[in-house]
Amino acid sequence: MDFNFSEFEKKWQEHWLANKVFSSEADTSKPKFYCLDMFPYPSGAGLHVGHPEGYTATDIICRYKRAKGFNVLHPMGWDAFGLPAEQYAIQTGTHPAVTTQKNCDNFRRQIQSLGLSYDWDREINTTDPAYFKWTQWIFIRLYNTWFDKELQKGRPINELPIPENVSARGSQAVREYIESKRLAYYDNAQVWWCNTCKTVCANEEVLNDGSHEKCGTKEVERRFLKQWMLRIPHYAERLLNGLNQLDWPEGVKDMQRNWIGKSTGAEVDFNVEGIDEKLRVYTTRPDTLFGATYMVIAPEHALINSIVTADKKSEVDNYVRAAALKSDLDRTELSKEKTGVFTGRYAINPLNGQQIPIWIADYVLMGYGTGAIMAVPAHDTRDFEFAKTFDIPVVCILDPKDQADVELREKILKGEACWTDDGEYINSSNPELGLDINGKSKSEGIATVIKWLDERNLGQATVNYKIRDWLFSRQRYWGEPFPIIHWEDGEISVVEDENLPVELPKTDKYQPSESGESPLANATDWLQVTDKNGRKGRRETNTMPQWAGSCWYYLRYIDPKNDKEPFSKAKENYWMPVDLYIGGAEHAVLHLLYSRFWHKVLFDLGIVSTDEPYKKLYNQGMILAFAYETASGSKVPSDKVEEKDGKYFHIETGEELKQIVAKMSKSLKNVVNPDDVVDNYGADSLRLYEMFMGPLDATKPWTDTGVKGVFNFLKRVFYFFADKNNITDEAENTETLKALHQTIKKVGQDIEDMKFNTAISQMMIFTNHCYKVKKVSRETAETFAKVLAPYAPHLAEELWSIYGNDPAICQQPWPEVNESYLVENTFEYPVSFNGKMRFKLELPVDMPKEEVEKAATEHENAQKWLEGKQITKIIVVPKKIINVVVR
RNA sequence: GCCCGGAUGGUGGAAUUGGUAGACACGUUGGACUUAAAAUCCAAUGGCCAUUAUGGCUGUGCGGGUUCAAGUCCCGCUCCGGGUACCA
Repeated sequence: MDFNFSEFEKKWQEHWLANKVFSSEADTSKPKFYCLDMFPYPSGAGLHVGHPEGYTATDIICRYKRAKGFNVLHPMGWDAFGLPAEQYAIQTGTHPAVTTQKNCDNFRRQIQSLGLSYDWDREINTTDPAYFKWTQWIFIRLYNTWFDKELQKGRPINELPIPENVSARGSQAVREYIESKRLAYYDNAQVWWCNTCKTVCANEEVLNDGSHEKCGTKEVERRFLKQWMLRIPHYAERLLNGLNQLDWPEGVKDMQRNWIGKSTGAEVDFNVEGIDEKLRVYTTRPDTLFGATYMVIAPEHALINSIVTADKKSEVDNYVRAAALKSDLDRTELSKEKTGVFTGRYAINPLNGQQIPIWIADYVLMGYGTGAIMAVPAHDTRDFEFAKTFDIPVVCILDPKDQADVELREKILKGEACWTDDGEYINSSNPELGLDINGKSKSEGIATVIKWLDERNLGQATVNYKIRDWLFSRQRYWGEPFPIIHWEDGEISVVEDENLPVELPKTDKYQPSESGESPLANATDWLQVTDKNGRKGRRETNTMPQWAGSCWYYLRYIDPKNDKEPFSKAKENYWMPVDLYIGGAEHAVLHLLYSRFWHKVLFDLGIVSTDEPYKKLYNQGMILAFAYETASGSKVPSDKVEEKDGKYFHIETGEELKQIVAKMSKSLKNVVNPDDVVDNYGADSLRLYEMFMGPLDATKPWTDTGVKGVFNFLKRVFYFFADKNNITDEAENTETLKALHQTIKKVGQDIEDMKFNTAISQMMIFTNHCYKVKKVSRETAETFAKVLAPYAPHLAEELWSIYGNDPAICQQPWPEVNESYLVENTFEYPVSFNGKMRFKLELPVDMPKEEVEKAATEHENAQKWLEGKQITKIIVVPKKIINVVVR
């Protein structure tokens, strides 16, 4: 009897696939469970061991939920648009669709070799015209929607009220007004352009060090280009509020909140001396207005020319020109050294009538708030740094009192240090104007000043968000074409629904043009269109970013073959929302935020039935690998390392190396290929090891010996339970029944809590128990196989059939826990003296407290600890501990 | 800088949320089987000290505190990981 895992794993995989064991249909008579994995980008490199981590976790949950009677939707597909296939096309001329198909086939083969219980009839591919037809369809819905601020709701564009002053200016004005309200719009945008990729990239793809995330080069610069943008900030408040109801990791919610970046404050108007313009600033701290000693406007501010005095003009011009040449990046990279220039003009502080100088500095950004600030160096660290650099007075108006130590407080009061926390106001009163916040706290102060400003029309409470319009176009070939036509008269129209999809043109030139137009501009036949009146038009040549397809794929899984609509309303109503969504934390912000945004628009339009798409979210941790480095910190590839007595040495130099944990990489030669693991140890071993390594959300290093450990466990299970000599028809003994039911309970509970590692350990404990008792009943063996099935489904099926049952164990119900086997009559109390455990004492659980005390203190082992001491107190916690306090 | 998360044996990690620290596994050591090795099975295994066994001390990044009792709670740090960064 051999543990021939390759043979039976293949056998059962074929059985599941051929019998469509895991296909599911909407069935309102059963409770549903929609369990989703973040679908992969099918890269040429194939599956990484990181992929099966989340997939195994969801698979275990799905198999468990099916056994618990749920109708489970568990699909898989491919996020297959993307740069690598296009780059490969540029180099080799192979059409990206060919490369993509090959990679998808390989991914599917690899995923199927792991025995994951996907419903393969629902497989989707974002590059399939039958799929992206509906991506385009949704884009058209976005284009034809405006956001009603009052109702906080997206509405069809034909319901947009046109203000009279707009309609009075004619049809062109009306058109512009409508364009300005659509959720999708086409406009000149200053965008990042990557000279290597020949494409624009989103802000978030440009890393802090100035390199492009996708290609790694630093060839990014600013350019103005006509681009598609989505007005995601209109949904900022909805996206923010929606988070509260979600069962997501707090960390992810925080990241989204930070990204949306809501701040409340006030806009305040300042009079400017000598000109008839007001300067409007945004501040979150209107309470510190008494401490404003200067103002700063961004170098791009519209009022610069009227504010700058003649004698300062050339100096200011130079500064503004220099700032324009700097990228945002340079402006932030030199963050510590603040630069700026005085405009020569003064504004008037509305609270005390004092003159305050207006400066221009690039630490103020035009894109946020009003592009102008009042600077309060005493209570804002950035303003403080600037004031110190340029010798501007610092006036403290908030006394930290005892929140700062004496020395620091002294400095703050003298304007030699900055204080941003709460305190008590000083120097903050103007009786003539009826404003006095002295002695108040920060929150009171803010409220009082806003009210005061509002009453005098000097300012009003305002909310600002960091989140910006979403740059939604790329100059690439391998993406969804926009269903858009630009007509020669300047009109933009969308392609009619019945003419979707707009497919990609055939071409053999994948190289983007220098001008920045995508390769689609080369496809002349495809490009030019004429309407029925002979008007000439040109198709949009940009394509959508990779985010597009992943924004709504979870909806298409519900009804993947529907060619009349993106999905049936009834099916959507049954399956949504996604009950559990597992994927990497790298998508914590963008994918999840974008996708929530689309979903909310679809919800507002009545296309989906839920406000949020993903009820519960969980991030699996990253799988790393051990790597080695020299004392100086240079990395050494794993094949150049040898181990001796737990220490590591360089094979060639003999130098002792330090073992570190790092990302798997080709250069470190520590990449683990799932195919190799499946070949050597089987799919069940791979699955089990990925789950046994540690908590699902932890970052953890891969070790080959660890795989051997779980492989060994599976072998022990097989050799014990497949051996008929160990299986009896006699009644089970109570100890085994107790161990078994503990295992059913623990494993079930741990799956619900997603604590897979401890569930496996419980199954190991049970197996060790079986080896000790030598024989178990057939019923015990079959029950254990059912418990094992979600984790090691192939082995469980094999055992199930060895016992003569018909397939399949994965369609058997989850065993019931019989609590009566678990009842404990006695408990082995740890007896402590002054908190230190000294001996153990088995006592009935229902023994009265007094008797327990007596039993403990009169026990012979206790005498040693009581000798010459006095008992002051005895703590008895039933079924926990006995603690005797002595003096 | 700010916001999260983390630190437990030689290693990966457990610990019912304040109640026996180190489950389970890897590794190591010893034993059984074998001509031998591998595989398998059994046993031991935090550190230190002691011993005739029973035993004692110590121990969850560091320093304080609360408590009968702290890996767990509170205060103050150190280091590591992730996110974000002149957002007024």
